[in-house]
Amino acid sequence: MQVSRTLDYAVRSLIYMGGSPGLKFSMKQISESQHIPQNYLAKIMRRLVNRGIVRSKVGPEGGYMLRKTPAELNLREVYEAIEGEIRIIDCMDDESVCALYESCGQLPLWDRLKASMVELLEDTTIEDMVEESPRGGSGGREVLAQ
Amino acid sequence: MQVSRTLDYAVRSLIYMGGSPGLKFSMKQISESQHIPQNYLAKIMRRLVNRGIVRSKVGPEGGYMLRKTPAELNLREVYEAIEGEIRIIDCMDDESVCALYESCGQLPLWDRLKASMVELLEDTTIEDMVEESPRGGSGGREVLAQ
DNA sequence: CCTTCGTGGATGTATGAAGTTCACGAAGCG
DNA sequence: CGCTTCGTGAACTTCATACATCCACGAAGG
Repeated sequence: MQVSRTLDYAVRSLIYMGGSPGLKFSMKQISESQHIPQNYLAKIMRRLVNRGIVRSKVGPEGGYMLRKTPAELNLREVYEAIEGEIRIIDCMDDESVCALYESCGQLPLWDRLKASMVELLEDTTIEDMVEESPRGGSGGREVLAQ
Repeated sequence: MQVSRTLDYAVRSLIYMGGSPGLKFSMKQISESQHIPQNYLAKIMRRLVNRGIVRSKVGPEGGYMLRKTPAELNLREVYEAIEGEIRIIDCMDDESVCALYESCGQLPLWDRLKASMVELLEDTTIEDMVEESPRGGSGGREVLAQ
C-alpha cells in the first residue's frame, strides 16, 4: 500500500516545472535538480507526454513544458498517467477474479477507501504543492530554466 | 498503491470467524471455506496470533479463536498486523531517505492521504464487514464451526 | 504412544519496479 | 549540407518482494 518511486519522480518533476510556469526544461535540468536517473526520467516523461500533461520538443534547445497551468493540473491526472486507473484491490471492478465476490464483506471498505483517495487527489493541484514547497519548485536562487 | 492479497486473506478469515463469535475454527475450515492455501494461511495466522488478535490452540481439536468481539476489532489493527505501520511513501517518517526532504512539496499530500486512510480503517470493524457480507461471514447455511 | 494440528524456518518462483543501453530521427546552427 | 544536440522507443538487466510450498518439530487429546 505504497506510492511508487516512479510516481514520486513524476510529481517531483511537475512541481519543479510548475515553479516556473511557461518555461521549458531539458531532461538534464530536471534529472539533476531532482536527483532522478536521466534515462529513467525519460520513460516517465514519455507517459506524461502521451497523456497530454506535458509537451515535448526534440533537438537542440529541446525539453519539456507543462500543457496546463499548475492550478489546472490535479494529482489524479498525474497518478493515472503513471499508475493507470486507481484500484485498491484486484477484484474491485472485476468480479471474475474472486470466487467469493458475491459474498465479500470487505469490498465496501475498499470502495470507500478508494473514493476518499480519489477525492483527495482530485482536490490537490500541482500549484498547491508548489506553494507548499519551501523553495517553491524551481523558483528561488536555484532557477536554471530559460 | 494496492492492498496485498495477504491482507485480503487475513480480513477474509477474520470476517469468517467474526460471523460466529466465540467459536473455534481449524486452519482447514478457514482455508477451504475462504479459498486460501492452507500453508500460506498458517503464516498469516501466526502474525494475527503474535499481535494478539486471535488465540491459537494446538493439537487435536486445535484451531483459532478471536480474542476480541468483532465489534472491538478494527481494520487498522489488522492492517498493521499484516503490513506493519501504515506508510504511503518511504520518506514519510524518515527524512534520511531523500536528499530533497526539506523542500518537498508533496509530503503534505501524502500525509493527508495517510490520515484519511487511518481514519477509515480505524472506524471500520470486523463486525461492520460481517454485516455487509451477504452470507454473514461463516453464518447462514454454510456454518461448519463447532 | 499414536494421531492431530499448529509452529517455525528454509526454500522456491514469478512478477513487477527500477534502472540501463542503444540505435534512431527531429531540429537548430554554422 | 553536415554536425551536434537531445528526446524517442524498444529491448534488456537487475533486484526485491509477494505469494506460495515443504518439512521437521512439539504440544495435546484419546
